[in-house]
Amino acid sequence: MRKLDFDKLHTASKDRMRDINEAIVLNLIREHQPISRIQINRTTGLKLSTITVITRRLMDKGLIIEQGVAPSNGGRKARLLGLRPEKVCVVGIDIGVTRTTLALGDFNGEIVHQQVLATGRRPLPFIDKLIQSVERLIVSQKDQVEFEGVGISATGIVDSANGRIVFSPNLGWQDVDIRAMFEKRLQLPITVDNDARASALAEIWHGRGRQAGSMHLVFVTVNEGVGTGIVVNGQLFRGSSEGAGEFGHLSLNHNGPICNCGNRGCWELYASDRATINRFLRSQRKAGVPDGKSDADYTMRDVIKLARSGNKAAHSSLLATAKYLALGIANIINSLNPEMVVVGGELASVWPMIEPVIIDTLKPKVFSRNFSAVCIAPSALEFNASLVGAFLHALSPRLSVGKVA
Amino acid sequence: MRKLDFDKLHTASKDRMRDINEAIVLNLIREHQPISRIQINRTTGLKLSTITVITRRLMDKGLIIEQGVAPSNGGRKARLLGLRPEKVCVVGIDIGVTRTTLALGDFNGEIVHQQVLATGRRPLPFIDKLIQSVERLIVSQKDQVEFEGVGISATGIVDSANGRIVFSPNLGWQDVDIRAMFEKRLQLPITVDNDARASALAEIWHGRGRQAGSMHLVFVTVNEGVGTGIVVNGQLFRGSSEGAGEFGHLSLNHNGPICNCGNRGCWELYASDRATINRFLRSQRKAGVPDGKSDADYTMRDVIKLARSGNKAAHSSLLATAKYLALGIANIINSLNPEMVVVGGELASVWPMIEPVIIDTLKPKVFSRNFSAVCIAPSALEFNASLVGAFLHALSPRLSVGKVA
DNA sequence: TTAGTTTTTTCATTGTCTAAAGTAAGTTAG
DNA sequence: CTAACTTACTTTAGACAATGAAAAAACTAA
Repeated sequence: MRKLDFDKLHTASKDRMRDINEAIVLNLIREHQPISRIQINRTTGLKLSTITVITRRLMDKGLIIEQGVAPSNGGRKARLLGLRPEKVCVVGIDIGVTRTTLALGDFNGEIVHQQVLATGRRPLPFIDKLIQSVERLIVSQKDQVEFEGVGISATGIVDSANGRIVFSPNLGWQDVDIRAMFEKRLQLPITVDNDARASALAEIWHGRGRQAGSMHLVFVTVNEGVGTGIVVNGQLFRGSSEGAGEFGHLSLNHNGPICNCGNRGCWELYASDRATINRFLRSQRKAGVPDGKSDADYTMRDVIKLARSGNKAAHSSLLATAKYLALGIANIINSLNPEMVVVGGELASVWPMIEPVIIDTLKPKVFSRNFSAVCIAPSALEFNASLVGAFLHALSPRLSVGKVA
Repeated sequence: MRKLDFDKLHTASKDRMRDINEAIVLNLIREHQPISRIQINRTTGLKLSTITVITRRLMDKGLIIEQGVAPSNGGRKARLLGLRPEKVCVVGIDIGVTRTTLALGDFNGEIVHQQVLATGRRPLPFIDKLIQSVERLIVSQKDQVEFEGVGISATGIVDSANGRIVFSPNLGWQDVDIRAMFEKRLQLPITVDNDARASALAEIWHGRGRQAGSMHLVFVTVNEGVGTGIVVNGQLFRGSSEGAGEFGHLSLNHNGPICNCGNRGCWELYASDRATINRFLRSQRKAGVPDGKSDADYTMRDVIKLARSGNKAAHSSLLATAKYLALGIANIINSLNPEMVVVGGELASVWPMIEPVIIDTLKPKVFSRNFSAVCIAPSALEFNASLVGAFLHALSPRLSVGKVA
């Protein structure tokens, strides 16, 4: 039997029909609140009598409330419906290289409350500590909100279907069955995904993609490596074995240095933060500038700070990175023709500085049709993209009937 | 309003519920015929009473018939249902560089009847002739079958949303509004797409992808250029402006020769038939082998024939192409992590010769997870992949409720 | 022939959307 | 201020597609 059949075989029944329409109405309210019943009617085509029933049900469930009225259009004023966002809450966890952020998110994907922990080197004791924090958070809020689930995003190769962190070189973790650990202690659905994919989801729902109404978006995270998350038709694309989006390991130069992936001249060897820092250090040293720091002491943030304060080596190092970044983005644009490429990571904070170089390098390398279709922008979600993505993963059963991600 | 809403806002109604289930049943019969009602029940989960009603309706419409009975399992024998494939027919047209194939296809995507025309240099008079042939075909079959539509596939950049051939360097056509021309003369839905995408669709429905039950497949056509068609989640991915899949213009070498796309060292400069032929000619000439032919006289077929008969230059030229082909396929595998990469074109006919080189070159360059997930194979549809794809485009309204492609 | 099995149909029930009619709550013209 | 009109929403009756239960059909085996 073809796998395709699983989708095709999702038969329609009365229950499913109700659930679909209810989810449509709920999400419409979520995205366009405050909104009146008549607007829902005009947008969805559902009859007003149906909407009366559905909204009543949603109010009974405590998911929505009437909040205020709209000005009259010459007759009865419309009563406006809005979410009770605190009713549906999720826990989002973003496991970064040095810091792990744990947050409470509402149905809108907004951060209600957050706390930061230092990421541990050894996964098991750290995750144990993490679960304790989540438990405390849940207990403290139990009376006021309902928890829908926990979403986790982590750097590295993540097998989201099985909820495992397969290999995360930057964390130094390998084969961690994180979902099972959480599920054993919490009676909630747990979702796990890698940070680039979570960020991509966040951008399409709440960031740049939402503003532009995008369906096809690629998120590029630049940090230790270069990772990408692909959204196609509004849905995350993970590939057949969770390996889609390894654009960071497309080769820019087949005679280039050997990457630890086995290939030569991979994009991330040229565009990662490490590459930028090393370029800076080389030119600094060449110029004979003495400094008190050892190489490992420099972070991307330092280089950016120096570039901002006029340091030539730092500045040109960032521009070189921009150029290499553009080469990889050109590959993405030619192969996937996205509406939007969103860049995240420390580098995004110097966007005005690097954007002209990116555009100039890019333009002659991509099909003009593809170039004019695409918008390249820094992340609109600051450093929270992957956290918001974790929320969205946890919310996904609510965001549409089937699955969003 | 976000575009996503268009999909999300497809509300459920009784009519839609009926159509969905009817389409599910019809397609199940199409793919697994002959099949009994009880099997449909077990596969779909629909109740037998429902299936009785749906199958009766499909029989009334003339789409299916009862054909034979299954052996008893200890009780009443199951009556088997099958398609009346000739009831739903489509016209498929594959516009190739030298030859255009026009065929009658049934609901199974099988070729019922086909004829070949020489492709004309000037588009308008040629398409006119083509339409006349289609009209003759339709008239001659009108009594026996119902025509659902006409599917057209053509090489080059095709804007399928608007039914236009934007630019086809190999045909020498530019900005041809082919759908409008057909629609003016035929009262049938017309679909247009490029050959690589049509082939990808054909492989996933009828070729390698079907055998493997694939959801994610990339088709690589090698001829004058290198084109790709991407199938994600069982659906064609066209990108935001029909520009997805230009892997042929990912650069393998940033100091390579300039491509007419503006970039340098594009994949298709190394892996296309032209590249293979030129490599052969260079080494032939270097070896001082005289020949009566001029350069332009050599075709890919000639090179292949020579390689088969032991010509060293031809043989090594093909192996070099295989190596370059692998480099591009590595990009595809790392970026999209497909279940399957299918190679079409003349080159596919020497698969046993080139496969080892492709695998050996590829393996060290891609992530091992991605490598073990992928199957690389020559097209299973011979030279008909894009024709069958054209059928499928025309059939797509029938193949599922919404859209397949 | 009879009991048991498997497959299919019939028919009453259920539940959701819809259509039509009514109600609520405003505006506007005189 | 009131009658006529508009707009927003609710109620009620009706339509219809899937379902569940029961019956029928068709076969096997003993």
